[in-house]
Amino acid sequence: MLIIEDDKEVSSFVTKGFQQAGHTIDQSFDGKEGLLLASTESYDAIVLDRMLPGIDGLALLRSLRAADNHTPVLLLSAIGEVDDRVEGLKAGADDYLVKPFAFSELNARIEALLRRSGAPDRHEVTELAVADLEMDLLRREVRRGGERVDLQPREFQLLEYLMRHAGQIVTRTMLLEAVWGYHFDPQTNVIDVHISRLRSKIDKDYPEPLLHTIRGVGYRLDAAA
Amino acid sequence: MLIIEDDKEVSSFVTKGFQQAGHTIDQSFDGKEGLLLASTESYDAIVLDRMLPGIDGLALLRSLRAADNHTPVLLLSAIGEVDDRVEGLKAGADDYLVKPFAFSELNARIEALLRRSGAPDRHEVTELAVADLEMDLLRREVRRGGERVDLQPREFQLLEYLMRHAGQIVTRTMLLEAVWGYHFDPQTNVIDVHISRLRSKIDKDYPEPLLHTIRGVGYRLDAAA
DNA sequence: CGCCGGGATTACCGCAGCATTAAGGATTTT
DNA sequence: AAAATCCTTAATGCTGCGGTAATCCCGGCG
Repeated sequence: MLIIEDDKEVSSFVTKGFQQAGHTIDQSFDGKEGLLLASTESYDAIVLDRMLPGIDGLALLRSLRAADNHTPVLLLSAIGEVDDRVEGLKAGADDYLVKPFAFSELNARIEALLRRSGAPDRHEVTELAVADLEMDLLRREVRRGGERVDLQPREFQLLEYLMRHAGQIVTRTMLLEAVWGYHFDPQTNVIDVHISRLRSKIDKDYPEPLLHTIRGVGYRLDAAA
Repeated sequence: MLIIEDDKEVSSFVTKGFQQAGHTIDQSFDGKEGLLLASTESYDAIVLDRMLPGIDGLALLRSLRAADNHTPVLLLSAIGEVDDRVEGLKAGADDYLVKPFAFSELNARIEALLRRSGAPDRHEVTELAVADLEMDLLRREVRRGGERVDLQPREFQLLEYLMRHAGQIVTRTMLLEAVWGYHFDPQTNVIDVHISRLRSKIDKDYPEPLLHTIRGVGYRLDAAA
C-alpha cells in the first residue's frame, strides 16, 4: 500500500497503523515522487492527501487514471465541502475521508476498498469474448467478427464491464459505480450517451445486436434473443 | 423498503439502485413523515439518514424502538463524527454506514440485515418455477413450457410475487403493497388490468391455466384445479 | 329469469425513460 | 497558444409502458 502525504505526523500515524494491521507500506511525502511510485509500482491501494507540495493531489489522481491505472485510491482532505468531495470522486477517487479522522475509520474504508477491488479475476484474464465480439485487455483492442473496432477509453471501460458480466443484467447503478466511480446520482444521461456511442460502434452494421436494453433496470450483453 | 433521507441526490441514487435490484421502495424526505410511515407500515428494512429536518434521525429511531418496532434499520451518517457509530448502535440501529458510500456496500449490508432478520434471502434464489412456468431472476426472463414469454416490468414484478407465493392465496391488498407500493386503495382497476395482460401472455395458448381467481379475495397461482 | 356486483377485457392517451445528436469544456498534445 | 481528443451536458424526438375508464362478461341470488 502507498501513502502519499506530506504532513509527517499524519503519515507516520497512518503508516504505523497499517503496519500493525499487517500491511506493507510505501511512504511518499511529495506529489512528484508519489506519482512516480504509483505509476511504476503495483499497489493494492493508495492513500492520497489532497494538498501536496509539487503536484496537487487531484491532479496526481487524474494523471494516474488517465494512464489507465485503476488502483483503489482513498483521498484525504482537510476540507469538508460537498463540492470538494464530488470533485474528488469525479477525479477518480474511490473513497474520501476528511481530516481529522480516527484510524479505525480509515482502516475500515480501506478494507472495504480492498474487498471490492479484490476480484481475483482482474489479473488472470487477458481476453474476453462474447459471441463474435472479442476484447484483448493487454493490447486494448476490440474486434467484432474479426474486424477492428476503435473505442475511446470510457467506451472501452464500459464494454469491459459489460463483457465481464455477459449474460447478466447490469444495472445503471452498477455502471455508475464501476465505470464512472460515482457514488451518487449525476442526474444526467452520461450512461445513455456512451451506450449509444458504443452501440454505433459494435452493434451497428451487424445483423445481430449484442447490447440489449432492459427498461427501467439497465443493460445486458449477450447473443441470445 | 423505506428510505428516509432529505438529500434528494442521495435519496434518488439509493432508491434507483434498490429499484433496479427489484425492491419496492417508499421514500420520505423528512423525519416526521418518515416516522409515521415506519410506524404504520410494515417494511423489511429501513435506511435512515441521521441528519433530518423535523426530527433527528436518532430520535426517530429511538421512538420507533420504544414503540416495540424491530424492523432492521441501517443508519446513514455524514463524515466527521467518529464515535457516532456507537451512539447510533445504542439507539437501536442494526448497522451503520458513513457517507460517502458505494451503493454496492449499502446493498451488501442491507442484504446481510435481511438475511439475519430471517427473511428468505431473495438473492439465494435466482430461479422460480411453478409447473412448466419458469422465471430466471438474473436474466429477467420467463418461459412457459420452454418457450420465451416477454413481460413488461410491472407484469414481471407481479408474476414474481405470485410465484413466490405459489399455491397460496394472494389478496389484492397484498399485491397493491408489494407490487405497487400503494398503502391505500387506488380506487381503480390497475390490478385487474395487469392480471389480464399477464394471463394473455402466460395462460392463453396453454391448455391448463395457472392463474386462478378467488372471487372476492384475490388470486392464486398453481397447477392444481 | 332478471338483477346485481365483482371481475375481465379492450382501447386510449399521457408521459417516463431511452436514443440520438449537437454543442460546450476540460485536458492533453503539438 | 493553438489544435486535437474525448467526456459531459443539454436539447430534442420517439417509443411503448402503465394507468384510467368504458364496456362487456359471468356467476350468484332472489
